[in-house]
Amino acid sequence: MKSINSRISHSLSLFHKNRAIFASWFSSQTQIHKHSPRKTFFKPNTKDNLINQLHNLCNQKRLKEAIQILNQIEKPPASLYSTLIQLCCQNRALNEGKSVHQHIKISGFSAGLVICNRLLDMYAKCGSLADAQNVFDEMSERDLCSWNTLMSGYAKMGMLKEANKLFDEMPERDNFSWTAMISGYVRFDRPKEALELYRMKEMSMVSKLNKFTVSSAIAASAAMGCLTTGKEIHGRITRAGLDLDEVVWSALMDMYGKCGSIEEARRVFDKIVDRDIVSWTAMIDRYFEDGRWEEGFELFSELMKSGIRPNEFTFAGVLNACADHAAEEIGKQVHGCMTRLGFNPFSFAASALVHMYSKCGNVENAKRVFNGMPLPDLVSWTSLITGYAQNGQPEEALEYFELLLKSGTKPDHITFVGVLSACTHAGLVDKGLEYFHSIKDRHGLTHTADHYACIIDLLARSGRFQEAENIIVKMPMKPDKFLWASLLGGCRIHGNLELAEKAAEALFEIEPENPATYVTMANIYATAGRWDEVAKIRKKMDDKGVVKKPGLSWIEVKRELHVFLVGDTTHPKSKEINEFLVKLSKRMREEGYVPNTNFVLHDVEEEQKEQNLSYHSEKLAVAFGIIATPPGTPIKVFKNLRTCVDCHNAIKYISKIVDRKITVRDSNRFHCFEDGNCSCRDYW
DNA sequence: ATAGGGTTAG
Repeated sequence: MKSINSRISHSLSLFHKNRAIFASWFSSQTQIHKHSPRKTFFKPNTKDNLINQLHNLCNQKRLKEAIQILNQIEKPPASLYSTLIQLCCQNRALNEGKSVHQHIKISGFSAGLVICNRLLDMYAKCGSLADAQNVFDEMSERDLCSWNTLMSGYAKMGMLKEANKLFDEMPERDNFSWTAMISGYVRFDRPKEALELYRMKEMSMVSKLNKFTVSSAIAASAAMGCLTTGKEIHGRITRAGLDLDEVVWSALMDMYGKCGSIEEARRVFDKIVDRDIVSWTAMIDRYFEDGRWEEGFELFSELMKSGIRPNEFTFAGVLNACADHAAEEIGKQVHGCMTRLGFNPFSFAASALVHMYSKCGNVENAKRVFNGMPLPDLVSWTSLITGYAQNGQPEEALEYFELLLKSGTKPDHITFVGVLSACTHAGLVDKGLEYFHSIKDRHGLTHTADHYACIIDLLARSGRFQEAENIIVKMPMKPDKFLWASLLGGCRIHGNLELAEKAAEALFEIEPENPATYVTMANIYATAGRWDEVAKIRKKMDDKGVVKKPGLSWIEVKRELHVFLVGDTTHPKSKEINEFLVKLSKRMREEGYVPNTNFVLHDVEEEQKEQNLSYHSEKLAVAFGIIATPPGTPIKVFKNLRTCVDCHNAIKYISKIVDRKITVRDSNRFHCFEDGNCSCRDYW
């Protein structure tokens, strides 16, 4: 959730404006009329009839049923095979693709070059390169396209060595071959080799500048952060008269967005003659990446008004921005729009939906979308597992992880970050250790720095410092800031001053500008009564000009966003909120709540020196939520920093007194308060 | 028919 921390600030006020733009656009969308099913008379299942049915199913993308029909036809025409394979390819439906391939083999159909190339492409796109290789090996004749397809499939999976070998072995090379290889290098973070290859191509081929190749070369310069090379290529593009092409411009825009300025990128965008959906998507994503999400959303709604049809890439980008900012309402509207446009539940846009709902604290919807996916991909599994872990349902997270294993999908290193954090949130230390070891022993993956950070988090939180230190000493890479921060957090909980100093020292070295370390250290010293050290830390902060980030909480009520700062009195309902808090505070004390007035100790890393705890931003937002909504309505509050100990305690009482479900998403995780308890079990 | 834009965590 790094983005919330770094990005939220001023843009919140613009949210409302966007909301209005959205509302007008969404209401102007008309429902696509559903065709009523044509009345059909009973017809015998002749071959022609079956083929017709099959065509219809293909048009409706009903793949599974189509395969069933296919199995009833002995010798279908070649065009049907071709259509089916293409459909499997588009939907990344490997098993269905295999069925079609099997059918081809059994029916004795001798597949020509085109069908074989289609099969190759299907297997490559589905990531099953072993199958692709088999098809390739069995082909009696191969053309350049067969070579290219296989090669670009190896390259796309990051098997650059194998791709390069094919590239060397190829009888001849064309623009496709070069571009596939160059973009492979770019994709897998080897831009230097990409550029070298590009220069080689320029020397070895006397041909016109190709728009795809040149785009890959631009992407390589962007990845190297080398604006000079990029500008040089830009110049040559202009001279070659390629400067009206949307493909080239997309790449240029991307480059200027990444290593130039977003304004430069926008200038390029505005110059594109035929802006296609890729250009729009790239520009929108640049805004989001730059943290200028209000402009991103604005451009998105402009796109919607333009009549150009967004695709999965567009949706994925927008949904991700919604996820980052917990903009569930917008996310829902985008979801609705996807449904209206008939989006494909196989695609990665569906996984972006799962992610968005998870991040907005709506795991129910995340699960619903997930269940609607015929073949959930790894990203969806991981998003759902992580969603459960962060939402205080670690058991479900682990349950889904076991289901994932049963489904035959292979987890990756990110999945394990989710699994380990589920164990952390549930306090399942030994189970977590077991999973940690299984990463290497059972799944044959390498431990990443993140895995180490997770396991240190797990051990340190439960006070098992000796084991944590043993692991740190033995780990094969240098501990990173996340690991040290986890260790420091554990030290704070258990008051381990000695180890805390060690962790803080490492953190001051790695990121001296991060206020969190200073504040946590000050808290630890304060707990130990070392006020002299507290003062030293303060001075150190002043000297280095490190400033605490202001705490900020917000809540959506009736599709309007209300933002609160600490001690905020600018809200129109401020008077009511404060009166309500006073009343509430009396009830809370009656129930046994004791305010934690020692702010140095408990104000974890946020807000200014605020004496009066009842004015912390999350309390204001919660109080406003309660008075602004009917009794019983669940309250959902978002905060840009970690929630403070006192507020956490207070909200527990509040949830009981007002009998409401209160969810607080802080920068780390979700807290679901209900009937006096929090789902985090005081673990955060 | 193979080539530009996308997602998951700490």
